[in-house]
Amino acid sequence: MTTAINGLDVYRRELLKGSTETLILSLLAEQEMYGYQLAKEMERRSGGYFHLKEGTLYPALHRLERDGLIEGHWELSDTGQSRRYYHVSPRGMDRLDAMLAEWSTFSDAVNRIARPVSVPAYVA
Amino acid sequence: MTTAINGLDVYRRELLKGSTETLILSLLAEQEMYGYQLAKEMERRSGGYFHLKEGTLYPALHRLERDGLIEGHWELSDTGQSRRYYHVSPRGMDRLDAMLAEWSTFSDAVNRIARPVSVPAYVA
DNA sequence: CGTAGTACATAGTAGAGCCATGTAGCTTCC
DNA sequence: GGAAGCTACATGGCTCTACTATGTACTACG
Repeated sequence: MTTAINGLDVYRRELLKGSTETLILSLLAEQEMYGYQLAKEMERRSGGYFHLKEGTLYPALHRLERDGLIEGHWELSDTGQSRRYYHVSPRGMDRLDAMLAEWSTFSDAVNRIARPVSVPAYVA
Repeated sequence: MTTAINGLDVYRRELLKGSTETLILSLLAEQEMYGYQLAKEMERRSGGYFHLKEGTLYPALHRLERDGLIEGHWELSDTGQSRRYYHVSPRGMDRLDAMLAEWSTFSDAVNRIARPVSVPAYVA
């Protein structure tokens, strides 16, 4: 009921699948952050395009930590709220590099198909 | 057990989610095709990167037809094999345009986060 | 003291792509 | 001429991810 076109929002959600962890790793690679902060930063940096929900964000962080790609530790803010700060592990950095390379390849492959190619088979 | 890195193949699979229908629509928008041909063409055009499995391709075609984005009709090849040719409907063309725009926006948003931004908030 | 914002967590659902398998016709090769 | 392999389409069951909805708990504002 949100969109008149219907299906486009589904499309967008599906697009996000698989990219979420790369985006999270990318931001955490720049600086240590806690979940809520990361969500806000993601939204700000994407101009409001990405709006991670809790049901997406926290499970994703748990997965990444479980897999040893990020490491978290609790800190108590001056207001008394507990925050879990995450930073990217060395292994996570390697994975991030691989994921960025994969994203690049994927993106190129899509553009090679999804747009009318005006140049021959191989691109400069 | 296929990759030493493990997880990257998952990443790739998830990346594909949401893009498959755009890719299919794009190819069909250029010329009428049947399923098997489309799979081969997709693989060829992407330099072997995209390799649609039957379990992905045919359900996707059924969905697209069910939603009225493509239309199919049976043809009998000279060898006697039945082939279902699909072409993009007007409604499908509209949707394709919207999807390509969405892909572009999404791609830009990812690049704004996933790479160290050397330029200010707004890009030229 | 109720509402809103911060901050984290999880159970349940829907959807996409995958694997495996099945059907059927045709070609190739021994 | 029979087995193997390619073409061509189809489907049931599985896994994974993102979302919705809900819950907890603390702080700040009026």
